Amino acid sequence: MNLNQIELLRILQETQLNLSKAAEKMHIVQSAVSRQLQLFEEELGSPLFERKGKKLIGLTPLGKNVMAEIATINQAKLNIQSMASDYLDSNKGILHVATTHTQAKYFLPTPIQRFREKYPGIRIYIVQASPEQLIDQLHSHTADIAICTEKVDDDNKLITRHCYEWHHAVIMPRGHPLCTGELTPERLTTFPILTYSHGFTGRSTIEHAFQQRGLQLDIILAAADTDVIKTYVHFDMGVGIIARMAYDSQADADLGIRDLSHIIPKSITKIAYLKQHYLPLYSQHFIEELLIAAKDMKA
Amino acid sequence: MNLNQIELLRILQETQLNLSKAAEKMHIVQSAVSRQLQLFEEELGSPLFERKGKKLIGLTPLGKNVMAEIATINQAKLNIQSMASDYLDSNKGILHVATTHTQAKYFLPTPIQRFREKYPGIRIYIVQASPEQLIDQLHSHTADIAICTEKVDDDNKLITRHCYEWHHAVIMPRGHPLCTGELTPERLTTFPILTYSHGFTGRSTIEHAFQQRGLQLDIILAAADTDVIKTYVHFDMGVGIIARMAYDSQADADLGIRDLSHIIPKSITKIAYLKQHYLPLYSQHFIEELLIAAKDMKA
DNA sequence: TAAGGTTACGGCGATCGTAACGATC
DNA sequence: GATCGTTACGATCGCCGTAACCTTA
Repeated sequence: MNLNQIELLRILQETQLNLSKAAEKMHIVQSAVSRQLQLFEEELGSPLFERKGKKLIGLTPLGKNVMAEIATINQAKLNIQSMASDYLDSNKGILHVATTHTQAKYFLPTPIQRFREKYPGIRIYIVQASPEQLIDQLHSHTADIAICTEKVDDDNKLITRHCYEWHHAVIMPRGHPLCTGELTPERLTTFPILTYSHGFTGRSTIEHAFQQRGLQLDIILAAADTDVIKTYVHFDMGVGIIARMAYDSQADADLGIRDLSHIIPKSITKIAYLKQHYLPLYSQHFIEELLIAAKDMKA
Repeated sequence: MNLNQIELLRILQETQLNLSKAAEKMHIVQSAVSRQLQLFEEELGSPLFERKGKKLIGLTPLGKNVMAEIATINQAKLNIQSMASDYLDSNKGILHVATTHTQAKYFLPTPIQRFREKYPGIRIYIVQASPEQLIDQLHSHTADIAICTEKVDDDNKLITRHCYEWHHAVIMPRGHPLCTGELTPERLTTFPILTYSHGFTGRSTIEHAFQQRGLQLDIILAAADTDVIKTYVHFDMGVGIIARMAYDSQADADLGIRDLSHIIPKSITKIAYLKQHYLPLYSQHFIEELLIAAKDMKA
């Protein structure tokens, strides 16, 4: 058993058990990986893969168990390398942040700018995705840190940290009936609603708030980001329920906004990362920066 | 980085950072390990060890962090090997059980005998030690499974399973005043007491029971095992507080026994093993056997 | 017949062993 | 001077690459 074989198994999973592609990824010829796999299975004494002819078509029960350990080893290997890099120069590195549109546009700009000033040597990649995808990306090491509001509490392989709290608000064209008068849950149900897609930016909290009252919103458009919602509110297709911080009093001057904190409970945006994943110092500082920005927002 | 280097670091810890001894354990010459360590540190870019001259005298901060990952990798490697062995022949293997005197003598014989009948190919090693040592042995992989009553709940790297409950009892020579009359905590404090050492066989439970009542036992002898206690009870040095199941009505016919369940709360004997440690099938069956024996005892 | 996998063999490099050389107690 | 670690160099063994072959969609 050696680390190259471990790496091979890991890559085989990434390549849908295709030896040729795995060889390519490892920058060696296909025959080499074929042999290494044979040697490894021979050493263990049992096959790790189900085969159809010569093709690998799945994992044996043993293979599945082994793969879990492989993942552990790989993580530990990466951690060692990260730790060592930290000691060499904690001002160089790459930070992969996965987040949703709302966070990327309305929360991250400030802390990221401040972080970049302090750590000019760190390259930051921001990947925008849905909350489910964010979590997948953490697991597949495509992202180091995820920032979002939904889902992350369910996964016990993640560490989540409370970042900031916020409320939803309703936006409507200037002069819209909802601009004035009492703002009740019941009244909201009488308008066509434009809001976030399932799994985005507190959508579940919105649903829950109305369900509990036995009410149902007439959601005629569900979008992954606020800009789309605003666009259709402009067209007077209905009223938009969005995150309060996504309203820009200057850019959105032609839209009215009213707070919904008395109707929809607060949402909590969290920072998440893999429990087993060693975060380089600069990543830890990045998180600090996020928390500072969250505090500032509150004040 | 490769697994031999990982293994080397692991063994260096076992040998108090002695390269020569590490080389011996790895069955290679000393110069080889010296070079491998250099290569590894070179690859990481920073030293892992504090040196005094050429001798290794301790770990650098980086080294400490790395060692934790090394342990993870090593565990995963062992797990893979265990899993593979299971598929080859789950009737061959070695089982290291660490336990205290009381369990080894009064609880384990039956389940072990039954286990041996079912799995004649498994060699069982029983190591007797103090509860603290048991836990150390789990961590150092000297033992696979520990069976004891104390301490194991504090360590969150362990999985503990409830095995059986039991009570303490008091033993005294036939004709001793305590053989008759009411058995109260207060009365017990009037006799010299012989019982277990700190950390053994529910000693903490005994202490606690009397402390809570504002009483203090006059413990004139503390032993790690029941036999020593019995011996001195024979000499009429005092009364013995022992685990109920350690009294053998035949062998101990010249000793009286009275139950203390109304005075000292029940103790719980547990089975413990490392959370990260894959237990071979036969080990899992061994645990089953223990649980069956525990149930039988109850009935 | 193209794509995926295996087998055979030669070459190269990583790692070992021998051995001679510090350094520290 | 005994123990522990480093350095130099030749030898070996493991792993890769080439290339021919096998199998299945």
